Amino acid sequence: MKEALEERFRSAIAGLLEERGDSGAPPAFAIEASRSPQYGDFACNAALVLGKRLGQPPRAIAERLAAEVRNASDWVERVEIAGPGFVNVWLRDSRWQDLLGTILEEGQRYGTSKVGARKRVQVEFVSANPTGPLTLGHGRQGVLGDCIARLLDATGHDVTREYYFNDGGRQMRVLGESVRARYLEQLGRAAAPPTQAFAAADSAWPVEIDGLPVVFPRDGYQGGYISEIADSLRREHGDGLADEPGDGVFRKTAEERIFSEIRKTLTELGIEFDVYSNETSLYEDGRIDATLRDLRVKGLVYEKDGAVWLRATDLGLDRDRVLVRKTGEPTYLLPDIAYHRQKFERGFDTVIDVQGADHIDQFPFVVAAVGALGVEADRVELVMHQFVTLTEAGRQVKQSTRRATYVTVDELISRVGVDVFRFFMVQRRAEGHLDFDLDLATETDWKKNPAYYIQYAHARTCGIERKALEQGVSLPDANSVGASALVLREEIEILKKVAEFPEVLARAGAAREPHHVSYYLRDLAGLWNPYLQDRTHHRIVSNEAELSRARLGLARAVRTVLANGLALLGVTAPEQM
RNA sequence: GCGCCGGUAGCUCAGCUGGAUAGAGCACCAGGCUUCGAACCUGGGGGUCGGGGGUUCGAAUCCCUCCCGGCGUGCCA
Repeated sequence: MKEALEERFRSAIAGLLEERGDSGAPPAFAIEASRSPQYGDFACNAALVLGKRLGQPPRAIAERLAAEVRNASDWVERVEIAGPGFVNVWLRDSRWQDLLGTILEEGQRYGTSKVGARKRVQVEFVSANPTGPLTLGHGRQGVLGDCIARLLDATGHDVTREYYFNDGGRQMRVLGESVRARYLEQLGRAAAPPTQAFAAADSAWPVEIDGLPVVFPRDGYQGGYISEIADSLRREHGDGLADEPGDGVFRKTAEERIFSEIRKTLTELGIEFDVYSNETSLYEDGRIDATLRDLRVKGLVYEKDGAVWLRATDLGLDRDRVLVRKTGEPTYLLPDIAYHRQKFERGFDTVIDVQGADHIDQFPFVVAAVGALGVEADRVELVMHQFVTLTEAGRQVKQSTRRATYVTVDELISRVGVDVFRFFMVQRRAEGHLDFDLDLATETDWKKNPAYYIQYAHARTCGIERKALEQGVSLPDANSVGASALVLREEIEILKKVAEFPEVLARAGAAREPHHVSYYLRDLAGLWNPYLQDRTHHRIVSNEAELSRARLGLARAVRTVLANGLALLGVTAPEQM
């Protein structure tokens, strides 16, 4: 729709430039869906952009352009000049009506495109280490990453969803120690540290209480799930594990149990990964050593204070970073570099890291390092998201990882359901904070819950189709729909809206911003629900057979777009509610 | 201190590759259903787009500066 118009303007502009002997590149201009019907279907700002270059008043230029566009009278209805020099274009209704057949024909495919050119894209997200249940931040990241992946899929990319976790480091060891401590406490061989000892990092930490040693690590995991794992180990093995190290069976069991819980949560959320990868495998196949060696060859590595450093300042960063601690154990940075390098060895054209704001500092170091090792750094993208706060009864609910008083994804899902959870999580753009309004999400008067507005528009449309079938009216197909009966202004407006869908997906995918999809769907439902509401003017199934067919076709088109859009958000499109 | 992200209606937020009277949901006010198309609809009030400067024919959008909030600035991840 827009492309043809754009072409028209382009050639008109070329003509004007040529006239003046201007052989420079044509300027960038915009054709946008007009914000108001009084400005037509599309508005073009080319005349304003050209004003200075041609040394003529924009409105005069607009006249010339308008004349040119008017020539396409088989599909252009009217062209006007308005304001400082906008060219507003009205298309003939048939231009919009013709779209209906296309949508009915394409069905589930409508909206998808090939702009991705089958480029291989990896989306890495969640990547939470299995030290505890997924928190709201992970939940947001999961939904965000998943929606980006769905969007890239729909726009013709070859997508791999990947979850990477650090299973080799200190964190997992502390996890094992935490479980071991709880195990020994349950056997009466150790004392639990008092809760207030956790309050601050510098508060007193007892070595023993009542003659029993305190073995719980200072930075251990305090959640109740740790005790549960310890409890089940105790039931299976009695006191037989008392002399086991924390890094062995305790760690392994905890990792397995927690990871399996995480996967369960993700599955429940409708998130499936193609690849799970971990740090250990990078050690095993020698990639960690190789990466360090190659960095060293590049002269980017030096020793200081017994540790091995990355000379990041040579790569334009503000400080150097430790790659290998003086204990001989790498920091997370080195495996991260090795991992990102491996991504490109695996043949991805583009790699997208979805990360929380707390990891943002890490990213430039990884990009700089893999860049130094020969990877074109602009092929690594970062999608950063801020954290999630929870508001209930008008107040913010305090979240503390340290005290394990955070709300988990599981808990929230059980309160609001997967659809509402996903919808709320993907409704905001990633860079901003996300306030999850529990009052709205669990609104007792759930008519107010914005997540349902779009679903309801879909459900009631299905209801109309059911009713038509009950009455013996068959649903039209692309050939029989007869869209020219759709002549009302509001019907054309709806057609224009569904026409935007492919563009919305392409733009949202390119920008890695799925929230545009939810706003678009809200807009569409915001045209459709009122249309359906007015049964006197817009009765879908009436005794006028031709009009009924056309309107049922319109209903099917809207239903298709709503369903396709909701699918991209991972939200169900119910046939009844 | 420095870096990144935010500051738009009472609240939560879209709009930010510059465009014409700044939008939505919730809340509030006034209306519409014997739920077979009301989980909806109609109308209304509500704004120094954090402040100030600049670039531009035109700025919520770009630049500078200041203020406020979050995150980071680890030999934690």
